Amino acid sequence: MESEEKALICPIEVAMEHINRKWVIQIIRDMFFGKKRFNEFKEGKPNLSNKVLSNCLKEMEENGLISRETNEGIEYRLTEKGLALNKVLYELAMFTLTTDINNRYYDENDKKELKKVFEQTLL
Amino acid sequence: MESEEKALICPIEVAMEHINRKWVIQIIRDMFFGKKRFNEFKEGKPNLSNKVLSNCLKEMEENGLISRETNEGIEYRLTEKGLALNKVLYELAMFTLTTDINNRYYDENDKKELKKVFEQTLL
DNA sequence: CGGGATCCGGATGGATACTG
DNA sequence: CAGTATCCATCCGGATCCCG
Repeated sequence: MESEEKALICPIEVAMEHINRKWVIQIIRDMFFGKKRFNEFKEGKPNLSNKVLSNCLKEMEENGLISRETNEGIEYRLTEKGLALNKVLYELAMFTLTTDINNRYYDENDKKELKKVFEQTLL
Repeated sequence: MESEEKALICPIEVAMEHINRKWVIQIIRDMFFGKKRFNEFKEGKPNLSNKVLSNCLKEMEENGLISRETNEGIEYRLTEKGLALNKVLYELAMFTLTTDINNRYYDENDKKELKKVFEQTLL
């Protein structure tokens, strides 16, 4: 008797469907660093238009990563599911820091500093 | 005296620029599972056309994630940098498995199995 | 087997202006 | 402040055919 093949969806793909869209990861990171409001997310992202940000936040809410609450205006916060991305973000940062062996992006001091910051913020 | 602000690129963004293109992560995963050849990468991806795969592999090579070698045909393999993505992939999988609390994608048994597989393959 | 060349369509992103 | 409403550009994926 042949064993039945169960065609399982790859969990890596499922995860990527949550974060694959442009800006999503940066917004999540911003939220880990305390940002909550629409206009805060636009800071430092000159190419992020209102429409794109709006759509992005909507999709993130549909995917259960963030919640939208009214509190002296609108506030976004990470859900449990969104918070569970902390380790993904951490490993993304570590990937860059450990593979930048020629100090193309950072000198050794910056790397140390950045590691500390991401450890404290994400772990 | 004011402290000079050094505008560092966020390492999370740098990492995302490597992997946020469609198919990249799935190809990397395939390579961790032993696939090496053009046509192997197409298996199970009916929507992946030759052109897109070709471009994708090219970009991954430019980004230093994979190398292209001739060995009874063409073989692709992960570089040190590509291999360093193992923890990112692992955390992506764990994210899905641990946040699927309603067993929408997997039952408890599948989760156990998948965790074992990814641990053994990626760590 | 490992692609390249072309063509096409839809999704996505971005700029700008406006609104409750 | 937190978006909508348009409009536009383009990128990108995908299909198909072809090639050494």
